[in-house]
Amino acid sequence: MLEEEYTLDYFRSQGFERKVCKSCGAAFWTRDPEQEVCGDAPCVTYNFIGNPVFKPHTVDEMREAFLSFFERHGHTRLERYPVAARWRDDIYLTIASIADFQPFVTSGVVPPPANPLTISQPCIRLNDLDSVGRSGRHLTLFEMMAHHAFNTPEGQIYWKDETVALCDEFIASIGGDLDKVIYKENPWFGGGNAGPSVEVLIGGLEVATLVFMNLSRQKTDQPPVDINGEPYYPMRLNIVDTGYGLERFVWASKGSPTIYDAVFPEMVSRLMNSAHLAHVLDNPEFTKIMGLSARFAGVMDISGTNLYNLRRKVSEAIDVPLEKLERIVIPIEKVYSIADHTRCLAYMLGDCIVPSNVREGYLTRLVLRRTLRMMNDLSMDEDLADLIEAQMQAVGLDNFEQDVGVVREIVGSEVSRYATTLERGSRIVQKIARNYKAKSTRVPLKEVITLYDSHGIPPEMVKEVAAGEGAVVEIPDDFYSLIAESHSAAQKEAEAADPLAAYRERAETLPPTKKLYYEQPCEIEFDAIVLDCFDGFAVLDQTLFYPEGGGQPSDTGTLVTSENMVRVEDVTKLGEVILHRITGGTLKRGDRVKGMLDEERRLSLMRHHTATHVLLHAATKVLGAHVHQAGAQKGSDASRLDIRHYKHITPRELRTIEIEANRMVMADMPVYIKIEERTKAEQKYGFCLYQGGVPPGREIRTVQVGGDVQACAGTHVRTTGEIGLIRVIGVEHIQDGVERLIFSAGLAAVYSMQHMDDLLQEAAGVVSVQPENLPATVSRFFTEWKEQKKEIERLQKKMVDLQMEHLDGEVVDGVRVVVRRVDANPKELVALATTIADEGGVALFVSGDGSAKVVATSGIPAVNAADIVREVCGILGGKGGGKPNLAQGAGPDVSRLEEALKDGRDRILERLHG
RNA sequence: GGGCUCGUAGAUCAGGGGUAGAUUGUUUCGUUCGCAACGAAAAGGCCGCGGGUUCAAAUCCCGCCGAGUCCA
Repeated sequence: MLEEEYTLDYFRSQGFERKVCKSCGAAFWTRDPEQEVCGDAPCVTYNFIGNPVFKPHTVDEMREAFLSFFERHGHTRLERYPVAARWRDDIYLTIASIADFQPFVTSGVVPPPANPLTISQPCIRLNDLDSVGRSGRHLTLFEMMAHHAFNTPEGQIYWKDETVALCDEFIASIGGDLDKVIYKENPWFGGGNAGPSVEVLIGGLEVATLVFMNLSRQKTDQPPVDINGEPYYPMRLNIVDTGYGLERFVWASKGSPTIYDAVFPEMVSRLMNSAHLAHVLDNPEFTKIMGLSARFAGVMDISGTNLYNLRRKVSEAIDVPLEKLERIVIPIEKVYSIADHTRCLAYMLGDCIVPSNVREGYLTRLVLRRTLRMMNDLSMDEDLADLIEAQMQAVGLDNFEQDVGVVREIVGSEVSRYATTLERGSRIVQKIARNYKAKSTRVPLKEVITLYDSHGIPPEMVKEVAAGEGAVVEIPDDFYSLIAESHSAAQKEAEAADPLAAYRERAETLPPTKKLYYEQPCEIEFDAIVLDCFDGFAVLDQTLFYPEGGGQPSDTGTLVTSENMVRVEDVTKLGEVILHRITGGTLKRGDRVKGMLDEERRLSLMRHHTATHVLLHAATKVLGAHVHQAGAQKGSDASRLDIRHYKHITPRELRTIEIEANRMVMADMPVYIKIEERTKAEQKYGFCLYQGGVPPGREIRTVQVGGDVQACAGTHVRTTGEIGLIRVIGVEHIQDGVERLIFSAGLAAVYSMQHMDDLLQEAAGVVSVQPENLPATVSRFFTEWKEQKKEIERLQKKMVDLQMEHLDGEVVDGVRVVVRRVDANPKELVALATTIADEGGVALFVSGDGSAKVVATSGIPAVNAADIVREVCGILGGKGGGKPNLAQGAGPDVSRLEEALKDGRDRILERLHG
C-alpha cells in the first residue's frame, strides 16, 4: 500500500514524524522524535504493566467513556447486536463490530442504521482458545468498541484525518499521554475487502485498529490495485471501520499483570478461593511471574511448542525451576480461563444459543465442556450455573434476552450430560486398556482417535484412565491436527449442479414477472400473456402462481387458451422471472391465457403457512425466548416446523403449545403484511425477524401475526381465524437441540383427526372393545401373550423330560447312542439332544414336520456332531453344521428320512469303533 | 450438512452365524432380636424396528428409528 495513503494532514499539523522501525522495518507515526522502534510486539515488550497508561477505569466506566465521547462528537449510539450472528448465514458468531453491518450495509444495498455511529459490540473468537488464560491477553469474548462512518460520493461523513484525530482525543480524554501513542501502518485485507489501516499502540500494547475500507474484490469499472497479487477495485462506499479493544483499554488503565485481573477482578478472586489458591495471591513471587509471563507472551505466539519456550524463558528470567513455575502457573491459568469462559458462556446462553452438536450450539458446548474440565482439574466446588449467572449479573440481566432461569436449566442439563458422557467414556477406555494390557502392547493411536472422535473422550483422559489399568498410551503432540487431517480426507463432495442454470441466461432477457399473488392473495383466477415458452416452461407477464420458496411449495393449476389447456405442475423463481413448468400441451409466445389455481391446495398452503407462524409464537411462549425456527416445510396435508430447544418437548408441553396456538386462531387476529426498510424493521422487531433465513435486499416483506413478526415471502390467510384449526400431530427429535413439530391446519387438521379416529376404531374393533378400553385391553393382551409364551416354554421342557423316559437308544462301548425320528421343533430337539450329550452320550434326531430338521449332539470327542449333521443333511438334500458338541441342519427331501437316520447311525457307530 | 461409535434382563455390559449370558438390582427362603454381611433359589429378554442372505441370524448385508460424539 502506498506511503501517501498514510501521509495525513493531521499527522503533519500535529508534528508527527514517519519513522521506520529499526527492528522490523515497519513504518509508523509518532510525536516522539526519540522513538526508534514501532512499539508493537515483538519489537517491544509491554511496559504498562505496573505502570498504567490511562486513568483507572472499570469495564463499565471505560465503555461509557468511549460511547459518550463519540456521542458528544456527533455519533449515534447503537445497542449491541447478539453474539449469535442470526442476520448472517456465513458465520455463526459475531466476530467484529463491522460484522453487524455485513453484508447489506457494507455492500451499499441497505443504508446504515445511523451514520456515523458508535457501538460496543461483544465479539466471540474461538481461534486462539488454547492461548486463553495463558498469554495474559487472549479472551474468547471481548467487546469491540467502535465508531463507523459510511461515506458515499453523495454523502461524505469523515475519513482518515478525523478518525485519527478522534482517536487521539479519546485517548487524551481518559488520561493517555499522546507522546506515547504510536500509529503503525498496517495495510489490511480480509473477507474480500481491503484498505489502509493503522494500529494504535501505547505502552507496547495494541489497543485499537483504524481501518479505512475502500477496496473490494468486487469488480468495478475503476482500475484495480494489486494487493498480495490479487486485484482489488475501489469501492463506491468508503467505510471507516475502527475497533477499540475495551478489555485492553481497561487493562492498560490498571497495569495489572494480566488482562483477566483487570477485567474480572471479583470473578478471579472468587475462583482463586474456591480452587484453594487464595494464598498464591499474597505471594510476591506470583505477581512477578504472571507479569513477566504476560510480558513475554505478549511478544510471541504461544500456540503449540512455543508454550514450552515461554515457560522456559520466564523460569530463566526469575530463576525458578521450570517444574516449580508450572506448578504455580498452570492452576492460575485455568482460573483465568474459567473467568473468561464463563463470561463467554453468559453471552452465548444469554443471547439464546441452545447447546447442541451442530453449528453455534456445538461451539457453545465446546466452551462449556472445556470449562467443566478445568473446574474439575482444580477440584473446584462451584456450580457452573452459579458462575455463569454471576457473569450475567455483572453484565446486567437486562442485556440478555434469555431468562436466567432457563440459562441455569440449560447449564444444569449440559453438566449432567457431560458427566454421563465421561462416565460412559471411562468405562470404554477401561475395557480397551485392559484388552491391550492383556496383549501387553501399547494402546495404539488409532484407538485414541476413535475414542475422541466417536465418544468425545479427550486424549488426556484416555491416558489417565488407561494408566489406572496399567496400560500405556502414546499421544503425539500434534494430536488435534491429526484429527483434523483424518477429517479433511473425507471432506470431498461434488456440488449439485443448478438444474435451471441452462435457462438463467434466457430468463435474464425477459422482463420481471408481475407477482399478482402478493397483490391479490385471495384470487384464484387471472389473465396473462405468454412472454416465452421453452423446454416445458412458460413465462407470463404476470401470475398468481406462487413459486416454491421459504419452505412453501409452489401452486399448481391450469393455463387455458382459446384452443388449448395445460397443467401447471411446478413453479420456480429464477431471478425476477417466474417459470411455470407445464404438461399436457404447449403454449406460444403472445398467447392470451386464463390461469386458474388449484384452489383447495392453495388455500390449504396459506393456512399451513400462517399456522406455522402461529405455532412458532405459541412454542416461544410455552418454551422460552431461545425458541427459534431451525427450518420449516409447509405442505397441503401436513407441515413441519423445526425449533431450537434444549430438551425433549414433553407430551404435556406439546398439548399446551397446541392449545396456545388454537387460542390465537380463535382470537381471529388480522395478519398484517408490509414492505419495510430492512434496518428499520430490524430495530423495530429485533433479529427474530429472520426465522426462515435472511432475505437479500434493501427492503423486506414483514408478516405480522399477533405479536409475532417475521421476514417472510409466503402467502398467508387474512386473519388467524381462517386457519380454522391447528392440530399438532407429533414431535420428533431431529438432532441435539432441535425438535420437529408436525402439524396440520384447516381441513387437513380435521382429516388428520378423522384418520386417528379410524385407527382407534379399527384397533378397538380387532380386540372387540370400546376405544376407551383399548389401552387396558392391549396391555392385558400383551401381558397374557408374554405369560403364555413362558407357559409354552415350560410345557415344551416338560415334554422333553417325558420323551427322555422313552428314548432308550442303545449302548455302544459304554456310550449311549440315541438315533431316531422325533417330530418336534428344532429348539425342542436341541434341548432333548443336549440332555443326552450332557451325560456323555451321542444323539441324532430328525424331525419330519414340514422340511426335515436335523439335530445332533455328542458328549464325547470321538464323534463330531457337525460332521454327522453335514452328512445326514446331504442325504436329505440340504445343508447343516455347527459345533462338535451340537449341530443343526435341515433338508427338503423328507422321503429319504429313514435312509438318513440309518446312515447317520452307521456313521456314529463307525466313529465310535474307529 | 458430513464422518464415526453404539442399541442384548430394571441398570451396567459380555457374546459377533449353531442351546441368549455375566455383574448388579428385584422377590422368596435360610442364618439373625433386628440390620448389614453371608448362604440358597426364583422371577425378569419381540437381542431397537423392517427387509435380505443362509439349512440356521442377537450375530452378516441393506433400509429405518433411537442414543452418543467429532468436524464444517
